[in-house]
This record gives sequence, C-alpha cells and structure tokens, in this order.
Amino acid sequence: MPELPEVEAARRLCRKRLAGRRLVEVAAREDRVVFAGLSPQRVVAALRGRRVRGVGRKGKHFWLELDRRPWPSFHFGMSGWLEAYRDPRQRPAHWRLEMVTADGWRLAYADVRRFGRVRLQADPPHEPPVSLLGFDPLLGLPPVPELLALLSRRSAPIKPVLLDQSLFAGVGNWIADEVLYQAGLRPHRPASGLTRAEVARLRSRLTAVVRHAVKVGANSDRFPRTWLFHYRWGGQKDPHDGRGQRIVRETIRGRTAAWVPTRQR
DNA sequence: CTCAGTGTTCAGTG
DNA sequence: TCACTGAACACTGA
Repeated sequence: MPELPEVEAARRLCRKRLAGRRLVEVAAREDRVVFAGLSPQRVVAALRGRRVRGVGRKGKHFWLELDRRPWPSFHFGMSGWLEAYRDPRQRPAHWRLEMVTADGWRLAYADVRRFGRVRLQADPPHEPPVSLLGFDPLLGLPPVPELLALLSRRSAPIKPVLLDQSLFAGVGNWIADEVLYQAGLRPHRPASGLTRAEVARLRSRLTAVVRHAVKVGANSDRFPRTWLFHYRWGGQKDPHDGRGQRIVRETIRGRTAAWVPTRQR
C-alpha cells in the first residue's frame, strides 16, 4: 500500500474521519518495534481526549495535528495501512493503534510485516525523519536546470536515485519504474549522464504519474491502461506491456526493476 | 524450504 | 563529507 499516493489517500481518510473531532477512545497494542520503543500507555496517554485539528504529509510520512503536543507521525513501511469502520469486529487482525471519535467511527493503523513506524514528536515536519526528506512531487519539483544540477552529482543508476527519499520524497518502486517507462529511460542509466531533455521528461512524467495516482485516490483500477503498472507483475513467464513489448525484470541495487528494453534507452 | 516483496537504516568502502 | 552497496530488519505467501 505505501507510496506517496497511498499515503496521501490515508491522509485524506484521516482528515475526513478525524479532523475537527476529539479522540474519545484510543487503544494501542504492545509493540516496541512499530512504536519505536514507546509503550502502549504512552501512546494512549498522548492521544486520548485530544482534538484533531488537521493532518499533514510529506513523502511517505503523515502525522496528526492535535490540540496538544506531541503529535503522532506514521510511516507505512512495506505493509502498513489504515482502516476505517464502525463495527469493532471489523478491526483488522494486525492492528497496532485504534482511534475512536464521538460519532462512532474507528480508524485503525495495521501492519503485518511491522516495517512501519508510529512515533510521537513535538513537531514532526521539522524533525527527522521528515525534515531530512527532499522534494515531494505533489508539492512541487525544482525547475529543470536545478534538477539537472542535482542529478549531475549522482553517478548511481537513475532507478535507485529516484528511490532516494532525500531527493524525491514519496517515490517508491512502482512509481520509479512507471516514470522511467513513460520517460523512455533505462533504469541503469547513470543519473549524471541524463541530458537536459531527458531530465525534463523525467520531471514531467514524475509529476503527472503522482498527480494522477493521487487524483484517483491511489485506486490502481483507475490508472490509465497505458501504464506499465498493470502489466509489471501480472504475466507469468512472458509478460508484455500494453503495446506487446516484452517486460524484463532484474535486480538493481537490491530492488526489482521492471522495464521494457524496446521502449527504454 | 527458499525467495521475493509498493521500504528504511546502518556499516563498510572508496 | 559525500556517495554507493549490500545486508539486516519482520513476516507472509508463492
């Protein structure tokens, strides 16, 4: 679930169900990994009875703005998600935190693999890890000349550079592959070797992919049929993109890259 | 049984 | 100091 569009969808879900309301009941499960060393009691003490004024996000992190600090900040890791429901029996099996408002809605943070994190911080956007993030494509990327200059200092393949959160906050594996596919760039290309025109293409595709995915609420059924996304996992042994070109899968710096040699140079 | 997975961090190296 | 890599983390499902 967890790249920028999914996290933005979670932010909006929080805003819809929690903003302007008080957390009348809060439950937290014992989990020092996900809660980064915090006890359930401390988490509950910080949240219970608080009013939620707003919800912020940058990259793959989001946080609740409460009427008293500290505020909780969330990262989904590989398998975190948010679930809203009214019937307590619908609480997801791997829940870690559940917040209840006076109108009867419940919002649970759940995470099977437990790579996600829930923190309590005085000012989440101004302390690590959020303060260390780079440009959030939804909030705006730097102009082409500046981007060109930044990339010219990176000798690594463009694929892992796109995944560098201190440069492009919120980009994950599928967005990086999608953007490279749409920009017609091989994932192995050294970032420093991209031409001005290629950087311009990369920039505009990154903006477009993220904006569209956010616009449709990260619902992949509503991604354009031309997107690589729909074909990258699907096919068995001989997958092709929507135009019949073969998709290759290979590991680049520890992550699987899916790309189309006939369309990416 | 083994391995990969929509991610991040840390140690080691140049 | 900066940049780059691979391994580790935790757990499930193919």
